[in-house]
Amino acid sequence: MEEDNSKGVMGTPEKSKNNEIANPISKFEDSPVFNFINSLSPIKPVKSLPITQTINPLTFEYLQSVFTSPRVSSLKESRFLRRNQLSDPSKPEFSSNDHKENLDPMASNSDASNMPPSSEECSNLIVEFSKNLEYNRVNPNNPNSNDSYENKIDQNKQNTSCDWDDFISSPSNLLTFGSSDNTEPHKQSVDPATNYYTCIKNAIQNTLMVSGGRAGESHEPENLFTQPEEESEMMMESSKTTVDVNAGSSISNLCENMDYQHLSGLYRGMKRRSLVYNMAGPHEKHLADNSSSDSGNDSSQRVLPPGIGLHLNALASNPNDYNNVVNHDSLASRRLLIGPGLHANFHPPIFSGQELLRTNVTDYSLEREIENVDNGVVQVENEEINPSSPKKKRRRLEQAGEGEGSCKRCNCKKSKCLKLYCECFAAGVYCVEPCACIDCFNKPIHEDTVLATRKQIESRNPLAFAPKVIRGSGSSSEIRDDFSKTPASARHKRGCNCKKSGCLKKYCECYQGGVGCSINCRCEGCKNAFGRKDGSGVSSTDHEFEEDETNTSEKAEMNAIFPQITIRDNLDQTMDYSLHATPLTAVRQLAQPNKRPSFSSIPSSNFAASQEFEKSSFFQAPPKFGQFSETIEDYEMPEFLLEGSPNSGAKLSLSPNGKRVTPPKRRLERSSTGLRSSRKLILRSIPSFPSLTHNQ
DNA sequence: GAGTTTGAAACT
DNA sequence: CAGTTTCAAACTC
Repeated sequence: MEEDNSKGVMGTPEKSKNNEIANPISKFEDSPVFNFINSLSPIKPVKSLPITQTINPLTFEYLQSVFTSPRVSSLKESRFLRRNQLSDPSKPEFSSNDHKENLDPMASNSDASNMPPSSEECSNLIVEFSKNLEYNRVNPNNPNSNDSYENKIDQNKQNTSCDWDDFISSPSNLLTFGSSDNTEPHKQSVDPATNYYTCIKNAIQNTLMVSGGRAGESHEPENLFTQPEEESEMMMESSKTTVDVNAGSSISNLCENMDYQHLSGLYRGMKRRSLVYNMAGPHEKHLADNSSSDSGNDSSQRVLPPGIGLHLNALASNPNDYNNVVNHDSLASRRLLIGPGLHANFHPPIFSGQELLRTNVTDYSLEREIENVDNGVVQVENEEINPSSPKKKRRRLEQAGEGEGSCKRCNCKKSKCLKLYCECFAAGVYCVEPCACIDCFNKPIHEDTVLATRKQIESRNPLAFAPKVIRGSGSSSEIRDDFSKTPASARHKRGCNCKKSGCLKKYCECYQGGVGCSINCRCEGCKNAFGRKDGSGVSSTDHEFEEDETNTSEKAEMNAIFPQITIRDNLDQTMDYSLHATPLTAVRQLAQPNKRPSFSSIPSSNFAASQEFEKSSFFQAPPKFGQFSETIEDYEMPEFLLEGSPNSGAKLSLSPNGKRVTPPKRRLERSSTGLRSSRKLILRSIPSFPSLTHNQ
């Protein structure tokens, strides 16, 4: 099938183009020059970025310290070396249940370019970590826990540590590691590290749980990182460094990703996101690898937080955003790291994803993913509550597919999953096994085709992969003008064009996105429960919206449609407390930096992220989340975006008919503030630390 | 599960 | 840019 398809695809101009590009390269694959170039290429994007997010040596150092164990190095080496070999999804690398949850998704992917550490490796790591932790506990004050650990563990450590050092200290090496691989030069470079981190993280968590076990406790995270003071601190430091510096070093990102993955078992999502990453560029590609390989498993069973993949889409179009993305990613991961509590709700992934999305990309896809995630999450929980309900079952299935970025499923018959009709493609993720698509080209194997198609689509509409729903904080007067009446300040970027559904069904993208219709909508007979085009309906202010919300009947309807809403109610109280407590203004100032540029030029950006964040965070219940979401958004919205970017308003970016958006100009600067704010938010929002063991 | 409806995406 | 067609999700039965 694929071959045939590929041929067919190749026949198209796009594909031909891809081939042309690919073939020439292959000719020179073996060339030393080619290798050299390959090795360099990954770095370039970063340097070129406005905000240089070059790999932060400090971060590496931290990591190094933390992961000096011989195994690490060996693992690292082996991973790098075999990265190419990981393509075989059938490999039983993840046999253990514990890891399985977290890692399986990757394992199952057809591409499997980003295989996580094998179960054996993980086990080993766990053992090591456990030892290490024990050691640290015994010697909490041990200044050189790492060294001690090394000595304790084995003599090989020195060698390994050296390797690790080299690995860490030489970003170039890391990035170029896989350069030899013609097909996936970039991917390899990052994946190993990612895998490694994931493994480590899992190991740590497992160790903690096993040894002490307070997995379910609220303070678990802290303990986790504080107990093994050295390692924990180092990890934290690395995270901090990333955040503070705003440097989106690959390592930092990886770490965060790791956290994210570990906590949420989001690996699948990550894989699926690979598409986005790939699009974005070499770096993305690296990250993407992880995701790409797992398209097979992702699918699945778990509700993955979809978000991440989507974000990346933007990257593709805006390489410059990559850094931003990375940073966000870092934040996200960071958040996870700091506030594992989110895990309980699956939020962690969402946050990560959101952050990624926000970071840059334009993210329709992100948005969608978030939605999906939320939906998925919600559904899962709902299911738990009422597993028997057929409707819920259906929803669950649907949402699972939609929601998770990773779990999004399509049924494309004619589009080959290379058009925006395909939800997976639109979301920036590869199709996975659960998809019922025919002649699907949206797979890692057709990466070139996918990327080329994406480019084509983006050339037509730079924001094609941007989030459709924008959660405006309302900070921007401009935005407010348009959306002041909308609940939660959220709006569909382009607006809908509903004629018959009354904007009361999911046919309506506004409704589907849980946002009210706006002046941008050309809908007829709008009855959007989340806010009518004419301003009637949902309350005008966020606060009102949150407080008042829709009437009971609407609520019931919404709950039926968005099961997560119910949950949200509870969450609002538990999770939102912090936000509510915080004065919006203050929050906004802090948050502004990341707030999605929703409207802004940043193509990629942030709005999607914000939306995702909102939704995902809150399970996407549309209206309700509004406040929370908004708060978050505000919190993160970059000032420059709010202030004045010409394109800052969704409205601005839309063409008269609302269909075309001007390409965003990007300059994302990721202020440390933004990052910090995000982090703060997380900390606050995470009252307790749910057990890491459950994987959702 | 099949068929219909719907509106976005794509095309002209 | 508007109109039409294509497409796949959402929905209904």
